Amino acid sequence: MRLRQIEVFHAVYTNGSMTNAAAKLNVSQPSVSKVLAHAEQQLGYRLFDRIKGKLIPTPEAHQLFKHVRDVYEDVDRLRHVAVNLKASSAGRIRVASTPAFGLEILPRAVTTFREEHSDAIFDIETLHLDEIHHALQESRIDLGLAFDPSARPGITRKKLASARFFVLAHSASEFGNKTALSFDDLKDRPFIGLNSRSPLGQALAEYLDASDLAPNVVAWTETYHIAKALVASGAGITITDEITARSSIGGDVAMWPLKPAIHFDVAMLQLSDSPLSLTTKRFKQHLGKMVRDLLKS
Amino acid sequence: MRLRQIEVFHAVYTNGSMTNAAAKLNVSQPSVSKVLAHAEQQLGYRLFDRIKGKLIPTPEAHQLFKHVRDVYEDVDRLRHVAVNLKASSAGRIRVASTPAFGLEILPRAVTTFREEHSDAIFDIETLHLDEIHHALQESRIDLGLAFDPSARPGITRKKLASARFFVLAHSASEFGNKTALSFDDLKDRPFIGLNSRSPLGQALAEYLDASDLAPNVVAWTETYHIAKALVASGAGITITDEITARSSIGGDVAMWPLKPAIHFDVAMLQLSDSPLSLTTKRFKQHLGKMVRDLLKS
DNA sequence: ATGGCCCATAGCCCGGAGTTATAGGCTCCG
DNA sequence: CGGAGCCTATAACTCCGGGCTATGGGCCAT
Repeated sequence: MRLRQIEVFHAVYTNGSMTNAAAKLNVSQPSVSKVLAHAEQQLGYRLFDRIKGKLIPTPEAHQLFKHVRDVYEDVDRLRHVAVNLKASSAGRIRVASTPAFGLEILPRAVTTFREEHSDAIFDIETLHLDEIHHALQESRIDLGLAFDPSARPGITRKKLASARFFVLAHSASEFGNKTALSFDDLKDRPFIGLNSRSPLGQALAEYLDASDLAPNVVAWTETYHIAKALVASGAGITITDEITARSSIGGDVAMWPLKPAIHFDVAMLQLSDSPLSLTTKRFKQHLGKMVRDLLKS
Repeated sequence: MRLRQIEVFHAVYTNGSMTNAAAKLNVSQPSVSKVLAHAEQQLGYRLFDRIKGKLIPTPEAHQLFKHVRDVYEDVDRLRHVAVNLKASSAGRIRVASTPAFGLEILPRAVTTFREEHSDAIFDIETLHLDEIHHALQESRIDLGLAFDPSARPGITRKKLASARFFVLAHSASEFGNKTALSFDDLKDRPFIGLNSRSPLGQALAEYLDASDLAPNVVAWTETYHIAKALVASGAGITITDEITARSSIGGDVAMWPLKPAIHFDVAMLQLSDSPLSLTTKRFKQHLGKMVRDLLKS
């Protein structure tokens, strides 16, 4: 079976007809007909019964399809990797981070880095954690920056710093002159929740569940900066990470460290066994230093 | 990337040179050279640096290879499946069993079945358990028969009967007039061990380990009939499954049930979601009945 | 220097897969 | 019943990837 035959079989099987498959593949219908017929002839058995003008997959086709699906997925990934590797060798630095970092730290790091290395070219995106992992595995990016609690196979994770949660509120006087806040202080106040798709939201949710605390959630969001903006506009209070809390974006808010301190890691991510270019390595160090400095102060 | 390009890249990468790769692929060296050059040209970057006449994979090649290996394995399996499906539709009944069943029960089942269905054509082999699973997944066989303790994904397992271990010895008088034997009775006797690659050998080894019993093993084997033959020729005693014990093959031996009874399953295996032909279904029932009858008596 | 490897190029051929044009089967419906 | 609107198959043609042989040119090592 040639790869093209596998592709065509896959398209016909999933689309139910040669005409539709041909449309999906952007080729003519007779081409699909011929490739499929040729595949059947080489295999020595029919893949579809032509009954009353309709295509009914044979038992063999069903069996074959399971394996074809696997091949197809792999080939799909391979093709992505193949084109992404091209950009990588073009001397670009491709980096992604979650929105928390992407709106301030990362742009600042890129700017200051380019003052020293004016020839560096960047590709920057903000992605959610899962997507960062995915992009790394497809070699679509070289570096990732995120709150990442858990390593994954094939991805090397370098812990940059340990951060903790902060409480954000609209006005500095809301909690008197306390220097730190506990969950008890927050009870019954309108609360902006972090939904649990993000690792931080999940960490917080786990803690709240374990402690039997149920905050009075008035809005959910996945993006920390949105939570912060809601706080700034007076919608309520929230708990968020240190990076977002200290950011100058999203408006002015007051912040207190949360007690007890729940710690989480800020980590730089890259593909294991994948050599970084010299410039990318330098940027990695530069970015790492900036994040550490920010969290140290 | 065309499939051929993937194959060629894989061959060159693993064999280290185009000449060797060409030999492995049974094509000429210029053909490999051209396909590879063409692939590089389409990708837009080199896969190998030609340094002093040698091929050095580029970093891109290393990255790509990880994914190519996956594709290659899947395609390899797919091709096996594709040819095996052809034989399946030819109206054959393809069945494999472990040697314990293959030397007696299975042949007898085939013979008696063919007395009723003289048009049935069989493919029979004896394989070890792992190979039976593998053959099922490649659709190389339709049915498997084995001592199989654990289900696997994609394979449906139907328990036919529960069997237990028997002690075999050369002469009926060796253990006086006992009707069952315990491990204590066997201590210090020359023992033919089942190595732990087979599920039965493993079950036995686990039990012995847990009980801190160390039999005096004089020979190891994976095939139960060989153990039996060794017993018949006076080499020692052994513990084996009920099926082998009762078989008429391997010479005359005396047998006692083992106390405490350790049970294990006799199971029929087939691919999940794979319809059996009518005749194969009938044979499956026929074989199942024979196994159950044998173990009932 | 010379033979032994290895790779690249040139020139040739074949077959798989693309195209358009066209024919023919099944179903639904006015 | 005949035609509209689906679908697939066949024909005739083109294109190009990948196979072949022959050959040349590096880079060792003897």
